[in-house]
Amino acid sequence: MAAKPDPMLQLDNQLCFALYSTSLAMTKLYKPLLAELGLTYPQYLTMLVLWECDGLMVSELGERLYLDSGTLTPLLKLLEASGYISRLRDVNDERRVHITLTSTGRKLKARAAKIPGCILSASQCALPELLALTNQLQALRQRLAA
Amino acid sequence: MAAKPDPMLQLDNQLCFALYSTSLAMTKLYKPLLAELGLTYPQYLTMLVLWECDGLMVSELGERLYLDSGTLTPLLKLLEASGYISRLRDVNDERRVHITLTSTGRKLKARAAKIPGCILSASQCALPELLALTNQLQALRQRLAA
DNA sequence: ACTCATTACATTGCGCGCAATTTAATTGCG
DNA sequence: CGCAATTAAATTGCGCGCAATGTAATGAGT
Repeated sequence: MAAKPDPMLQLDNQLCFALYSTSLAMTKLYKPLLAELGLTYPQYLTMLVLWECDGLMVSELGERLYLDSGTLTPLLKLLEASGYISRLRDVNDERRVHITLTSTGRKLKARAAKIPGCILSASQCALPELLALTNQLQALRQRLAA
Repeated sequence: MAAKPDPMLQLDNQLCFALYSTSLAMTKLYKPLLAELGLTYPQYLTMLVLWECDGLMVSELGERLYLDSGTLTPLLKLLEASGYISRLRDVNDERRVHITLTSTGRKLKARAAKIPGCILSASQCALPELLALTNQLQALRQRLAA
């Protein structure tokens, strides 16, 4: 019986694997840089949101990051334990939890400012190409979520 | 003190987040399709490799998938428990473990054949655009790993 | 006001990813 | 041969992601 190559099922023809493996490679690039800040990669993404918009509820953070409370609750507790955020119940609605940067958390932004440059140079990638790829991926994400 | 937007640290300008969130969205698309086959997403990727090339060692699988034994060993044990693969020590070198498809595992390929088409239609994406994106991501992965 | 549904978050359980370490087999070298 | 160095998997520990469930607070309808 001859082997059937079936190109549709070949690993290197899968967009999903290209996404998956490239995303993991990217995470590995960030890891040593983020370790200096005492952050994991998902924690860093969370801090990016909070540096843009402080005081969001857990659910609003989840909408920005496409993550649910099952992921965020323990992650936010670790960020709280690291001293970067506070978790405060809403006074008017005790179900809600607002995530607020501590002063340490706000100061961390300055130390994180060098990271994008480090990644850019490590990726050995032209900036316009990189922006185009980012936009293509965002468009794809939009379609996948629909 | 005025807010400093700092576009380099904005979430939606990060290629890393576009990769991360799109990859997770892709995984969610596969999940119900793979559930019918009794596979998780990383298990499916592993089966893709084995359908291309049966009998690889754990380390060779790891090179193809960019994963290490810490990830693969438990994953392969689950695939074995599902009846799709066998894990056999090399006769000449007892350190090595060869991963071999069972007949059930080989038959699964036919059932998986419809998945790429399902994903393609769900992604609402033109095929050439999709192939181009796959190639761009593979090139980026290459540079990130260097 | 009382009940039921809804909402927001927390918890549990499982399967990754991966760093670090361990175990066992093989190789290399005197 | 003897023994250290190397190699291949396995193990351990931790932090996600996410489905499913739980819990407590709020809202809606009567």
